[in-house]
Amino acid sequence: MSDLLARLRARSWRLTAQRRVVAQVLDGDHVHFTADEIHARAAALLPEISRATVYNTLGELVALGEVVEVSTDGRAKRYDPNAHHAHQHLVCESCGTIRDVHPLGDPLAGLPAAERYGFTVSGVAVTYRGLCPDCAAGAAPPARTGSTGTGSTRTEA
Amino acid sequence: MSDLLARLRARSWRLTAQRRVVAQVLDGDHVHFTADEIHARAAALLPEISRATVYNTLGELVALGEVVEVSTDGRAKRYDPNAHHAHQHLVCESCGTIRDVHPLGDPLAGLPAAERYGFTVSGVAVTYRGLCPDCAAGAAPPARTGSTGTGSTRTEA
DNA sequence: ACCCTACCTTAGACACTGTCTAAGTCAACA
DNA sequence: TGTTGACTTAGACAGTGTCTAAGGTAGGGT
Ligand SMILES: [Mn+2]
Ligand SMILES: [Mn+2]
Ligand SMILES: [Zn+2]
Ligand SMILES: [Zn+2]
Repeated sequence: MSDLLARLRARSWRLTAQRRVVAQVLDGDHVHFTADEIHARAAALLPEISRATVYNTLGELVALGEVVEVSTDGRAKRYDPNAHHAHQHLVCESCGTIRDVHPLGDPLAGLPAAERYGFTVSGVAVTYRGLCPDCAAGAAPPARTGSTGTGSTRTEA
Repeated sequence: MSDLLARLRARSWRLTAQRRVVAQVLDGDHVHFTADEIHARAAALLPEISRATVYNTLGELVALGEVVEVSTDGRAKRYDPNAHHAHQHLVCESCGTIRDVHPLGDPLAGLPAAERYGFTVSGVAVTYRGLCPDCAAGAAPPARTGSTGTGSTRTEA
């Protein structure tokens, strides 16, 4: 991920302070932030960044294949910088925690030709649902933050 | 599905005209309407039914297990009366058409214990994406109606 | 170093989806 | 038929995402 800016430069992206902080917030592979969470974190680094720019930048990163959109519920989409390693998601129904998981085999293989109805099938999203250990233990559901703890929590010097 | 009202009566539901028309709109197993589509169709039968009542009724049907919510994209949820036969969905990326599909085997089986991180996994949703035959043939993407054509299109006498 | 200008950013309005509330209505039962 | 608690309603409200018009700026050209 740290060479994201290099890849973007190679695609002749105009490098602005706003795009830099959005990329910085998305640094780390195991985060699944909403657009507003990204906006809040970006604004901590660059106070006047606007919501529209965050949405614009995220949309461009998705179009470039650097970030994938994840819709686990009917709520806000989450933006996943772990786009270069196909994976699926395991979601806690209680607190919303999201974990990256890697099912065995090709998830597309389970759909026989007779069940494709002439579609050209190009992808599949698998969302496992359940209770995380904390919630199963009766812990009060912590705020649904979207982080999964493995993201690079860069402590300012 | 036609005995839905009977099942609801058995659960001591108060049987109102509004609930009847919502159930009537959901009659047929292969529809995936949004709440607003259901509201529009219900209003054709009972003009003054309110949006709030449609949402209330759908929420109750979901809680009773008679209808399942389907979130295929970041847009409006779809309400699926085919709740008594587990299935997954195949979505056209261009026109939004949704088909019920039945993958081989248990979709939960693909997630090994080592990939469950202590979660109690209780369910899984699989959404296959691709292009339907019409869109692949270059047809102008028809309006994203949510119907899949197999629903009982009851022609009024 | 300075200009240009096409591209980027901004604030805020707007659209869509869903929830909530207070007041009125009515299905079911006695 | 009368009573009553459950149901329905209109509209306000909240969360999420898109769009526009006006202003700003990165980066190439000079
Ligand atoms: Mn992920
Ligand atoms: Mn279905
Ligand atoms: Zn949890
Ligand atoms: Zn299509």
